[in-house]
Amino acid sequence: MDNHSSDSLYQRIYKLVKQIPAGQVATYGQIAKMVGNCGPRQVGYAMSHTPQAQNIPWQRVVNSQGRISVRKDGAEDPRQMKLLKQEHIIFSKSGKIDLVEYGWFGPDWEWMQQNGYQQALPPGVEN
DNA sequence: CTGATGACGGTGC
DNA sequence: GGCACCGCCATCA
Repeated sequence: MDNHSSDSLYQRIYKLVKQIPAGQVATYGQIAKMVGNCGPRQVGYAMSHTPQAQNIPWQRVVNSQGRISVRKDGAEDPRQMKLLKQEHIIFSKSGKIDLVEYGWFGPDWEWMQQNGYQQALPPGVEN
């Protein structure tokens, strides 16, 4: 344990994203804070490079508005919403996920501490 | 080394 | 609610 210092930033991001349970979502900014305040863009970059072999639930990371972020070509990946709906996540008419209802605020906080992550709540969620 | 890029976020209008 | 900027920072050419 505690080998996070030998993990690359992306490996730390992947390890964390794998902790998000089905039916819940985290934001890029939230993940960024958890791994130690790296830029949210790095999280997005990491998600665009997810190794298939590691089976990372990349679909559970959305932007701060609770929306699926568009790719560089200006379009969403249609697989993302499909996968999230399969996990019983409901989208509003305008295509947004309610972060207060579905946002992940780290029920497994002990695990995060042991692995060197910091706490971070989804936008709009208070203690 | 330097500059460009990007699955972001916050602010301001 | 939407849109335009600007700051961000690891990677990459």
